[in-house]
Amino acid sequence: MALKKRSVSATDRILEALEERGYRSTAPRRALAAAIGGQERHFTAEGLRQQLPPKLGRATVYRTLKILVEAEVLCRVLLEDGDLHYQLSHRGHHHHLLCVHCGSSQDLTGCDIEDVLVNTSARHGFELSGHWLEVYGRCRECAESGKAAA
Amino acid sequence: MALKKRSVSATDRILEALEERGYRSTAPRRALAAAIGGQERHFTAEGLRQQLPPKLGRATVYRTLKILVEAEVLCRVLLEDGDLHYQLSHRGHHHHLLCVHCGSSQDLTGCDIEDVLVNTSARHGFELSGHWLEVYGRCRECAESGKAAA
DNA sequence: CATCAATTGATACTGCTTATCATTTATTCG
DNA sequence: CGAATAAATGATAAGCAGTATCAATTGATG
Repeated sequence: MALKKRSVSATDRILEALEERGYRSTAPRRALAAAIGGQERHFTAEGLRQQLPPKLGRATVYRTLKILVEAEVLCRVLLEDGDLHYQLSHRGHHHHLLCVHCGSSQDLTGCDIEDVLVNTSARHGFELSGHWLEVYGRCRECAESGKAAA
Repeated sequence: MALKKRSVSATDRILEALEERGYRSTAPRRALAAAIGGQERHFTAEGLRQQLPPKLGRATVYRTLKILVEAEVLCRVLLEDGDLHYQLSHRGHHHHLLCVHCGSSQDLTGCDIEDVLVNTSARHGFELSGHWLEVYGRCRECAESGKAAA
């Protein structure tokens, strides 16, 4: 099912990122890291919270997610309906191909979009500083198996 | 300051769009149309509401905005900080060059981004159905005048 | 002008996120 | 190993954008 293999577990990567930045190693954070590491898809803050002991406070979930986004371990994913999700990030700037059918996502790298943007912007006298792009559609599996389905 | 000239006032375009779609002409909607027509930049629902008589209910503002987005008279604009704004739309699919300095926005049309997206997606076996793109930076004026400024 | 459906707006509510702050916990140091 | 202390936590409340409800109002129509 297109699971990605990782030499270092995502959980460990998260814990390392926290340590690197001087955050303490606490039980809630370890639980969070393990839960996030176990996600196969993008997830919401509340969804994640439901997979954790109820004792673990809402605030802690949001605080930790924010830290991890800043640390570039997670990235935000904006769904078509406006829902904000999170997912493990591969370092550096990239975009997502989000399957609206199965919810999987692929990274969009090594594409020429950046170049096109720079050029087009320049034509408008625009000094580009950043951009946000999400692409919605169907992944190969869903496109093939779903010819009949909606 | 890069104001756009329009043969038909935006306010009228809005009212026409409503009429075309069978919506009644009501005082609140006329007030909304006038207020929106007077916006020089993208605006938020709440910001708009503050420019209108307090009597005009929150719900009416949101309802009308929703109608106008569906009618393609307005389009949604996602700011860098995640704030959702609205602005007068030119018909058809397009993207925005948003100036993070002065808040102006230019439409990005006639560019090759769609093609690049289709091609890149195809290379991933991805069947594209839609996308969302916002570009942030500085418009020509701000880039030139702001060499010194932050 | 009477009728009737569309519209409105006050209110309450939802969902997501952040602020507050007393309590708990991890680290540091003697 | 215990304090000391600063960070972190979590219960709670609050904030904010947007939506639902529904009685009262209003526009269109004849």
